[in-house]
Amino acid sequence: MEIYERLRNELKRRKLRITSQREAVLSVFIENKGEHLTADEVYEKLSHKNSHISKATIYRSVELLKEMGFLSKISFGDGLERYEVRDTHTHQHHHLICNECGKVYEIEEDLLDDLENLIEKRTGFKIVDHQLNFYGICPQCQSRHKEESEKEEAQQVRK
Amino acid sequence: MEIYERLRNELKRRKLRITSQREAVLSVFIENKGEHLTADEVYEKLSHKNSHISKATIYRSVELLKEMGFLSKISFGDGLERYEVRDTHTHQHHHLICNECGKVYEIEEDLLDDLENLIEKRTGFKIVDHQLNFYGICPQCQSRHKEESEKEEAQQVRK
DNA sequence: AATCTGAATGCCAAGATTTGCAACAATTGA
DNA sequence: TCAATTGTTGCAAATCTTGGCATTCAGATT
Repeated sequence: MEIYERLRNELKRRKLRITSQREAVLSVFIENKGEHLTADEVYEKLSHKNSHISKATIYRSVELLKEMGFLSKISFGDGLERYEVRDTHTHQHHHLICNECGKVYEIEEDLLDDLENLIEKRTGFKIVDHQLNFYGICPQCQSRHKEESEKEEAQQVRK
Repeated sequence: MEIYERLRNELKRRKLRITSQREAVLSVFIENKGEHLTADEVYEKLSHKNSHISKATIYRSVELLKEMGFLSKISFGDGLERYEVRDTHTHQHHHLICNECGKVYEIEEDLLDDLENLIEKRTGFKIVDHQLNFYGICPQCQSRHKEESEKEEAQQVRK
């Protein structure tokens, strides 16, 4: 089923309203698959399309789209909240964030189903979503570090 | 080793400075183990101890303490960023958040070591931390839902 | 098609968090 | 111990996000 149709159905199911704003916000994510967009970036992209929606509405729409399962919220620790489309047909994926340079990598494996089931059984929760971030140092930054400490050692010797 | 001593050592190692503010911020978390504190809560608790530290410094300190491994940052999706002490001797734990009532449960198991190792091998990242949140509906809210839909059905019949 | 109801939007203000910069203070080395 | 160096703090301004409220508009009803 087409995604906008799914949106309309889901809104009806929840007795919420189908508005041009909500469709416009979703369209930005559809047209920028794979990107992790902030509210402000959504606002900018909509402005370029001559579609003026207030920031408050964007914040409310992305949050709603998240609750309805169309988007995932991701915080990379850079002080900005980001969202991305959540493709229900593929696995959930995780994020791998470099503490040094801030680059974000995607990990396709999910592998959390067993853990999720275990937790549902034990706690009685009905789990509908999860978010997993790994933080570390990427290969590039690791080798940069290595170079720097080699330089430093060289200086120590010169002294 | 005592935690404040570890803090001082770690600061020295990074050629950063040992300041009363940094120790004070850490102390709040030590004295409130198990709580998920916001920057503002830290500020309030310090004020009660007649220790005035500017909000900006608190934000900077918790972020630094996180980078040094003393705290973990956790976002429960309520619009506030929270931190908690990270006990290096116990396992990392995860959070289980109810989408309805917002209550937060802790899950003691970590069980992510295998996944972490797999990802390190495949990507070359050196992983130092992770954060895993599960979102769902807690048992209480589930039964509340059930009651409500039963009531609704009863009304339908009356009609 | 006209009317009605309440949800959604936009605007503005408030709250949360980050950033720039001058003043201050912890280290280092003399 | 003192001066020099440079990281840190506090303040205020900037930015990001949320919330209140009047107005507008989607969808139901007639």
